[in-house]
Amino acid sequence: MADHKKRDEIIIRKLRDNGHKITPQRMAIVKILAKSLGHPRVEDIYDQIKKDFPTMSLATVYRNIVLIKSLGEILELGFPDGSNRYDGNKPYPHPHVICIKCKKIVDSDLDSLEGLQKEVAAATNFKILNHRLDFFGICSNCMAKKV
Amino acid sequence: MADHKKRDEIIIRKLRDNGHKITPQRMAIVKILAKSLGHPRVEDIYDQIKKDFPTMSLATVYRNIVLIKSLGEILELGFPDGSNRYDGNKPYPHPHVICIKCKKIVDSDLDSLEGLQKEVAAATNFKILNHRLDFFGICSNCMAKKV
DNA sequence: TTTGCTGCAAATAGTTTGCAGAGAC
DNA sequence: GTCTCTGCAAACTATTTGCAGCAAA
Repeated sequence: MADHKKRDEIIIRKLRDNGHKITPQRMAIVKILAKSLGHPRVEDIYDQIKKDFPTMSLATVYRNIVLIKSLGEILELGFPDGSNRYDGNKPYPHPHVICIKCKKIVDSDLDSLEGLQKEVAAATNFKILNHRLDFFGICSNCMAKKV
Repeated sequence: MADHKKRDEIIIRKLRDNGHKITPQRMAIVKILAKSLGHPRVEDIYDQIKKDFPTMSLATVYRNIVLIKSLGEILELGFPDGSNRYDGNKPYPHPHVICIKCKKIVDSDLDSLEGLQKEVAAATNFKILNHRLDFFGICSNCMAKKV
């Protein structure tokens, strides 16, 4: 499917609908997030855009991420070491598989947590709204290298 | 079971075995982490110990957490907003249920992720070592308040 | 023309580090 | 007595904010 080819349009529309202006910088950020299969860091986004906009500011990246996040169009993955990675391609909760060597982050297709979620809700009396599931391991690439 | 009553002893022993000295400050930190059912923040630990050790330093809390974490005896739960919570009672991965209102964190008993883990490993060719699963929602207490 | 957006630089907050003295063993 | 640990303060890093000029609509 070509879903992620339209992700940028969806996000842009949502921005417009909420009264936000579409600047070239903002557009560039959205485009990178929309096809963010690699789950980029803020710095990655910044570096990539700086090629086209040498005056680009990190603050602008941060501000736009906050904005788009508030519209629910990106998923933020924060880690204990303080690093953040972003997924604007699938902004809803889904499992990630993370290589602890090369830091690659891959999406996992199993979206069958609903059963678990109900179980947890029943056991704890919580109204569950959301979840996050990460698997940590070593990717086949890094296994082969075996430094 | 009274497992968590012995958690502090287990951690202390592990520290000793690895050649670390047991100072009163370190002991106090371990004791709090060992029965950390509330999943305290660094500040919580600091504040609590400061009552008995007025000269206690935040840096000491941080240094000891790093140390004990390196021995695998506490689980660190980092969140996108940069906050960290610690679980020294069950230092192995297990699901948490988190109230987004009062920030309470409750352990969940379902430890049946093994199946999922195998599934993910097969699909991605990763060697899965670890995982993290959080459910976010509203606890019954906060539901009742309904501000 | 009117807002909101950007870039810069300074501010902020959480965590880490250097160092000298204190204390566990 | 040795060597690690602690407390303090300074350093550090990632992120946020104030402000003046710029630009989208």
